[in-house]
Amino acid sequence: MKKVKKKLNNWEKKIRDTGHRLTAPRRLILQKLSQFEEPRTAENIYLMVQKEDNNIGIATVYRTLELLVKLNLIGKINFGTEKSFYVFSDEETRGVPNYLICKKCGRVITNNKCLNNALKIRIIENAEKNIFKNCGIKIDGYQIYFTGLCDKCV
Amino acid sequence: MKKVKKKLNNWEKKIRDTGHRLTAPRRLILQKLSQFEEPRTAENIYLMVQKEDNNIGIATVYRTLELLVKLNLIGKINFGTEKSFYVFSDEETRGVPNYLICKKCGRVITNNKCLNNALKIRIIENAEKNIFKNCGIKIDGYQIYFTGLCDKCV
DNA sequence: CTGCATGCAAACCCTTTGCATTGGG
DNA sequence: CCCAATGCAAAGGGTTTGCATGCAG
Repeated sequence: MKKVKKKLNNWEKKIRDTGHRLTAPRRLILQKLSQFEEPRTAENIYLMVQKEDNNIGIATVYRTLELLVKLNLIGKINFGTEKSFYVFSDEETRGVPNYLICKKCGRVITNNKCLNNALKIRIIENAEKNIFKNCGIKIDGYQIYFTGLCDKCV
Repeated sequence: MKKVKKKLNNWEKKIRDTGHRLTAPRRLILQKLSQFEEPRTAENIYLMVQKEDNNIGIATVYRTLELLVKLNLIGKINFGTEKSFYVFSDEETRGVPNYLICKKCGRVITNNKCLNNALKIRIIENAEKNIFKNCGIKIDGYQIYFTGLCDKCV
């Protein structure tokens, strides 16, 4: 995919431009993250990069993910009491991803067609307007997720 | 407040009706929870009940909160990587609470006027329709929260 | 060369669990 | 009376941190 490669180049540029070093573990983690649209846990990523270079420690994975979140290159999400999930940051879905968490099996399903775009825009506009009016607060994004039963657990 | 007292009675009834015992720690935790509209952490609750009866252990707090969530008497929410929050279950806000999490200080602000009711209804309807159409999944609720800077951190 | 990034292991923090004891119905 | 609920302390699981070493720029 040309698109993914271009994004990887942008990522690498951003890392350098913000004064961080482009190391082998960081490259590998970026590459793995770019392969998935669904959110992944730190452990998912760790196991994947381990296969390619079994010298990489889980601490590096956490530190890299934290850095990428800070640079807004990936998103971090929490559902329920479980571990955190990290997701490829794509312009289309960034800031307004739609997830469904199955209450029974804990599976996280990404489905960006759950809400139509007009509604997504109205949500943020409505919230912005009202938050400003009511409490003088500056919002910069939101998360929405649905709970229920997935097709395997219904 | 008469309303709160009535709610407490309903809670106590529900606990008994579902075959659970109405113990002193449970009464105390229920009472404390009823005093706040904003979400509280397990530790918040623990410190409050400790003041009244320093014999109560934190394990009991967690076990009681878990029970109350299971009985749908309170809601459990997770923002970012932080600890879980528990909130008084009020008909008006239940299922569609609006929160803002300050990215700088981590404060959680409850503001149920962020989204107007018509929009809240459209969100769930839109999601239900599309989720059914696209993946045959049964949803029963959703969580939405906004991120940004609170008035003290702007 | 310089000091940021890494790997390892230990520490941390929130939450859960095992077990003997207590007290609600 | 009996068994659910408690308190205590220890274990658990994900994440973070301290420190000596390694490597990008």
